[in-house]
This record gives sequence, C-alpha cells and structure tokens, in this order.
Amino acid sequence: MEKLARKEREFRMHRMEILEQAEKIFAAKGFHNVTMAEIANASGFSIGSLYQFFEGKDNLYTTMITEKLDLMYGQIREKVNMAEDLTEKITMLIGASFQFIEENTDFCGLFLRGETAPLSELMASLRQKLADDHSQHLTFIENILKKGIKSRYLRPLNSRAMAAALFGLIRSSAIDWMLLPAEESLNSKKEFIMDIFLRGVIKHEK
Amino acid sequence: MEKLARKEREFRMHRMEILEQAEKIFAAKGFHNVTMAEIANASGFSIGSLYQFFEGKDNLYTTMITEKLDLMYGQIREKVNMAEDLTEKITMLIGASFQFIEENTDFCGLFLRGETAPLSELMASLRQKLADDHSQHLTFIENILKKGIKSRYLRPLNSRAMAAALFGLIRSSAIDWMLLPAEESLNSKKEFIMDIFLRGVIKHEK
DNA sequence: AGCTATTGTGAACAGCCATTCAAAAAATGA
DNA sequence: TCATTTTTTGAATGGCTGTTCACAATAGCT
Repeated sequence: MEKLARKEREFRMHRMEILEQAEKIFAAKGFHNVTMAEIANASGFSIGSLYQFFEGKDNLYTTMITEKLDLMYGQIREKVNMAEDLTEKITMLIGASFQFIEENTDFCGLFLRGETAPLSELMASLRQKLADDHSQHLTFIENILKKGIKSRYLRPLNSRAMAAALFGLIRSSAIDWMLLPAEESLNSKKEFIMDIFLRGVIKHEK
Repeated sequence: MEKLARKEREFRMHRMEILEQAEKIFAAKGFHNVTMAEIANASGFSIGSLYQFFEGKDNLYTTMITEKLDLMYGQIREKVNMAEDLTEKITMLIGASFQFIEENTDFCGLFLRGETAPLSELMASLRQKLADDHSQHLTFIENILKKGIKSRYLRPLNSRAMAAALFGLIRSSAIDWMLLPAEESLNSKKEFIMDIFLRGVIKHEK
C-alpha cells in the first residue's frame, strides 16, 4: 500500500496549494469578488479539480479561514503557556499575536476588518465558530489576568472587561499598523501596550 | 414656486425612507446578499423608483454609509468640544461614541466588524473615505491628549499611539457588547475604560 | 373634464459565475 | 503494448440579480 501513501501525500500537497492561493486572493478581494476560475488559475488546477478538494466555493472559503484561525490560536496559546510569570505571559500574548499578524498580514486584513460577519446563511456555522473562538480567546486571556488579581499584583477589576481591554489594545495597534503605509515593525508597539495596559496614561506621583 | 418646495421636501422624505430601510437590510445581510428588489419592497417603492434616487446599488450603499458616518463623527465632535477640561473631554468621547453605537446598533454592526474593506474596485472611493475618516478621528483624539501631555497631567508618551489605544478600548468594548447577547448597557463600561486608560491595571502602592 | 408633463412600475434583458459532466488525458497493470 | 480504471478538464448549463425602458398611473393646468 505504498501507492496509497503517495497519493495521499500528493492530495494534501495540492489541497494546501489551493488553500494558499485562495487565501491570497480572498484576502485581496473578499469572498464575493473572487471567482472559482481565478483560484483555479492561480493554483494551477482546472476549475473542475477544485471540486475534488472542496465541496464548493463556500466550503473552500470556510475551510481556509477555519484552518488558519486554528493555527493562529494554537501558536499564541503555545507561546503564552511557555511563559512563567504574569508579566511574561502578557508580553508573550502581545508578542505572539503581533508575530502572527506580521507573518500573515493578508489573511489578517481579511479577519481583523471583518468580511466575516454577514455571509450567506449557509455559512452560519462559520460565524458561530468565529464567535465561539473569540469568546474562548477572551476567556483564555481572562484566566491569565485572574491569577494576577489573586496574587494582588493587579487591581481587583472585572476580569472579563480587563481581558477585552487588553485584546482591544492589541487589535487596535494591529489595525493601525495595517492601515498606515510605512511604519516601524508592529512588534515595536509591544512595550507601549504593556506600559499603557499596566500603568495607564496618567502621571502618578511617586 | 411653492410647488417646487413641496416636491423637494417629498423627494427628501422618500430618499430618507429608502436609506433607512437599506441600512437595516444591509446591516443584517451585508452588501452582496441584498437585492434591489428587497430594498424596494421594504421601503415601499418599486425597483425602478430606486433608480430615481440613487444611481445604482453601489451608490445607494456608499451614500448610506457616508451619510451615517458623517453624522456619527459630527455628533461625537460636537459633544467633545462642549466639554471643558481633559477628563471631561475623554469621558465625553467615550460617552458619545457609546451613545451613537447604542442608538445605531445595526449600522455599527456593519461598520465595526468591517464589511467595508474588500468591496469592488468601483467603491475605492468609499474605502478611501473610511480610511481618511478614521485617520482624522485619531488625530482629533490625539490633539485632545496632547494638551493633557503639555499640561503634565498625562505621561509624555507617543500621542498617536495613545489615541489609538483609547480608540481601541472603546472599539473593543463595543464589539464585546454587540456580540454578547444580554448585558448591561454599553454606557456602563464608560467608567471602566476611563479607569483603565488613565490608571492602568497594575496595583500602585500609594 | 380633457390634455400634457411628470412620476412610478415591474417584466424583460443581459451579464456574471458556481457548478456539472461528458469527454479527454493520464495512470495502472497484465 | 493495449485495455481498464482514475483523474483532469473546461465548455455548457442554470440560476440569480442589477439595470433598463415601454407603458401605466398620477398630478398639474386650463
């Protein structure tokens, strides 16, 4: 059964190639402005072939989004979990998020700005997944912060709201970075966010 | 020429009615999943009539977005400019933003999450406007904060980044509020954001 | 009321594109 | 090599929807 293994491998390679090209094109033009012919062309397959790998355009799109998103959350969590203390964990959260965004700018352009909410009813499951993932991510952040509150390093504020705030800071920096043409690396904003988030903008008398 | 005035008034009324219905429908389903027939139906006009008020679907959409957005920025600025001192201005900024969002939830769902980036090339001008408006809004916030820095009430950090941070906090609270089903009023988060933004989350020894 | 100008209507047209599928090409294997 | 199975292909199909425009309704005027 050595043939089967090769076939399998080839199948996966082709599938990946299609997904990669689709990602680029969808990211540049959005779901509705992309044709199957375009993707077929870019990935070097015929239109018909695409249907051997994916059930249709919807499925191709949702698969692309889903797999990439899982990768993102996975990477971020892995790195954060490696860190030991609270400050390091927060630094890692910001750093890992920024790193993924820098390495996947086109994909994130799609994701950060939306293009995800009002798709056809058929894609309701994708919407649901996105919402669930988001909520889970916030919970992940929240749990980190809770420990900080417990250890009295952080103020005893609403932890969910704190998580949303931190996430918002990361997100808005990323959006800003993506919109502005030439600028320093996104990662250079890491320290700034840490600083603002932890100490606020007001001048404290010491 | 009293007839003309009435005609004019009626024209505006009809136009508004269409825009209002279009807003609801677009907000619920996104640009591409809405048909002209649907809008015609909802607003009580025939398909053909829509073309007397707007050049086409693209134009109807961009007009709707543009006018509502101008309203939003206008409202926010007006209120902020009324406030006197820095803290009050920031409070107003958050409050006015939240108020608009609460009063225009469906529209903001469209806007906050995106659905704005990858539209057809024909709408490039809308994209441009959105980017410009955003940048201008950040500058507006930035100028407020700069005064705070000058008066040594705020720490001497990068003012643009501070503005982006504040905006990010507002935005993420709004997104959170819009996604979560039942929750307290958005405005109740105002104090929290003020607090986090000004004082940070770290526990300062006094 | 009757005649003209203005406004409203929605069926028909035209373009676009996801999807299919019959036929071609390639791979398999005896 | 050649028969059979598997894979690939892309033109043809069918559904959908933005836009138009000939006609209908209405309003304005004498």
